[in-house]
Amino acid sequence: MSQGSTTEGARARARAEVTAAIKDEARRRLAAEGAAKLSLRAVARALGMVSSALYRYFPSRDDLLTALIIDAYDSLGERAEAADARSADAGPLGRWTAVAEAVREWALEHPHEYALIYGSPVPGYSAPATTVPPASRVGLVLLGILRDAHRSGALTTPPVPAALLPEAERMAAELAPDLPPASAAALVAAWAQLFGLVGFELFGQFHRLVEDRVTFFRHAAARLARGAGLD
Amino acid sequence: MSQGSTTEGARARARAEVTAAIKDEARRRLAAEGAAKLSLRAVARALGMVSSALYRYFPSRDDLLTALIIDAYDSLGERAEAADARSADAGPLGRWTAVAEAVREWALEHPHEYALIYGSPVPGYSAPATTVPPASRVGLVLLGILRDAHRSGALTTPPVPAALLPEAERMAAELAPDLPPASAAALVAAWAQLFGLVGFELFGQFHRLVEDRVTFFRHAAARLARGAGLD
DNA sequence: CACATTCGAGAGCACTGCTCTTGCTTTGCC
DNA sequence: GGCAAAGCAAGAGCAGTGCTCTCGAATGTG
Repeated sequence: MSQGSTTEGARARARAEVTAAIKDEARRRLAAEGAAKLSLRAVARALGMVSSALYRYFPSRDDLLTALIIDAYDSLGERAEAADARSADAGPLGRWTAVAEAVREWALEHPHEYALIYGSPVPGYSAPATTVPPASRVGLVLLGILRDAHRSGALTTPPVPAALLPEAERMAAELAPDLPPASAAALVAAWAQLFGLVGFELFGQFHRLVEDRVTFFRHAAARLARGAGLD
Repeated sequence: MSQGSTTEGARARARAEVTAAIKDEARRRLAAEGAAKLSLRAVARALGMVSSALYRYFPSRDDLLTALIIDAYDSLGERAEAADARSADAGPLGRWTAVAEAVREWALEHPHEYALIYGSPVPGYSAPATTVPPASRVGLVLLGILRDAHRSGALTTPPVPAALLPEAERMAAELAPDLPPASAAALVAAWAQLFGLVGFELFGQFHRLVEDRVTFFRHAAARLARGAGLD
C-alpha cells in the first residue's frame, strides 16, 4: 500500500483515459448523427479497438448513453451557472434572462445532447438516480435567483387559487422552504415553459413562424420571469 | 372508366386494407415499445408476412414513421378541436383550458406518439411538407379562441417591447392579420410553453416535484391563457 | 383468354448490440 | 525476483435489424 496508489493509479489512470476517449468519440458521433444512430461498434472502430473491448468500460450501450446524459446535464448546468455568475449585478430579471439565453444557446450548440436529455426518453431506458443532481442544476440556478430576489424584497408573490395551495405548499417545502408557496409553484411552471420555448425552436416547430428568434425568445423569457414574480 | 372505379377499386381497396393493417400493427408496437424500437420485421411478423413484402407498402421505415406522425398529429388535433367545440359556451378562458387539458390527456394516453411528434426528431429524418397541416391543428384551435375573444372584445393586448414589434407584426401578418401583433406573438409563446408543461410531465422531469399534476397543469394553463390576453 | 402488372416469399448484404472463450499483459503480493 | 491473479483486447458467434434483389404465383385488365 506504500506505493500502491501510484501503481494502482497507473492502471486506474489508463482506464480513466480510455473511458474518456470513448466518451469523447461517442459525444462526437452523437453530435454528428444523434443518439438513435449512436453505434458502439462505430465508436470502437474509430478508436481502433474491437467492439467487444468496449464492454470492459461500459456494460451496455445504455450505460454509455447514461454517461453522456450526465455529461450533457453538467455541461448545460455549468453554462447556466456561469451565465448567472457573470450577471450577478444585473438584478433578478437580468440574471433570469441571462440564464435563459445561456440555456437556449447551449441547446442550439448541442442539439443532439439537448434532445438526449430533454427529448423523448429511450424506450426501455430509465435514467438512474445518478442523473438527478446534474439534471437539477439549471432549476437550482433559477431557484437561486428567485430566492435572492425574495430576500431583497424584489419578489412579488403571484396569485394562487385555493385549489393549488396544498400542492404549492408541498412544492415549497420540498425545494425552497424560504419561498412563498405561490412562488415555488410559479417557478416550476416557468421552468417547464422555458424549456418548451427552447425545445420548440430546436425541434423545428417554429419553422416559418418565428424568424427573429433571439428577440422573440428574450421577450418570452422575460415575461416568464415576470410571471414567476420578478421584475 | 364506366365500371373502372369498382374493379380498380377492388385492388386499391385491398391495398388500402393492408396498408391500414400495417399502420395499426405499427401503432400498436409503437405504443408498446416506442419509435426507436419499432421494427419493420416485427410488424411484418405479427401480420404473418415477410419483411420484404412490407416494402411494397412503405418504401422505408422512415416512411412508415411519417405515416404514424401524421396520424398522431391528426389524432391530437381532433381531440383538441373536439374539446374546443364541447366547451364552446365556456368563454375564451374556459375553451383554452379545455383544449390544454385535452392536449395533456391525449399525451398521457399516447406517450410514445407524443414523443414521436414533439420529442427528439429522428436523426436523418426530416418531416415532409405533408405533416405541416396536421401539425398545425392544435395551434389553429388556440388561434381560433384568441380570434373569437378579440372579436367579442374580450382580448386584452399584452405589452410588447419595441424590439419585438417588427417580428410580432410579421407573425400576425402570417397567421392572423385580424389580431393585434402583440397577441399573435403572445399566442405563439404560450403555445410553445403549453407543450413545455406537457412534455416535462410526460418525460419525467416533474418526478417527485409535482404531485397533484392535474391541478398544477390546470392552473399553469390558465395563467398561460391570461398571459396571452384572455380572461 | 392472354398479358402485364402487382404482390409475397426467400435469399442475401451489411450492419447492429451483446456474449463467451482464448490468449496476452500488467499488476500486486509473497 | 518470481508467480498467481486480475485486467484486458481480440475474435468468433448469436440473434436481430433495414433494405435490395430475384423469382414464381396470383390477380385484375385489355
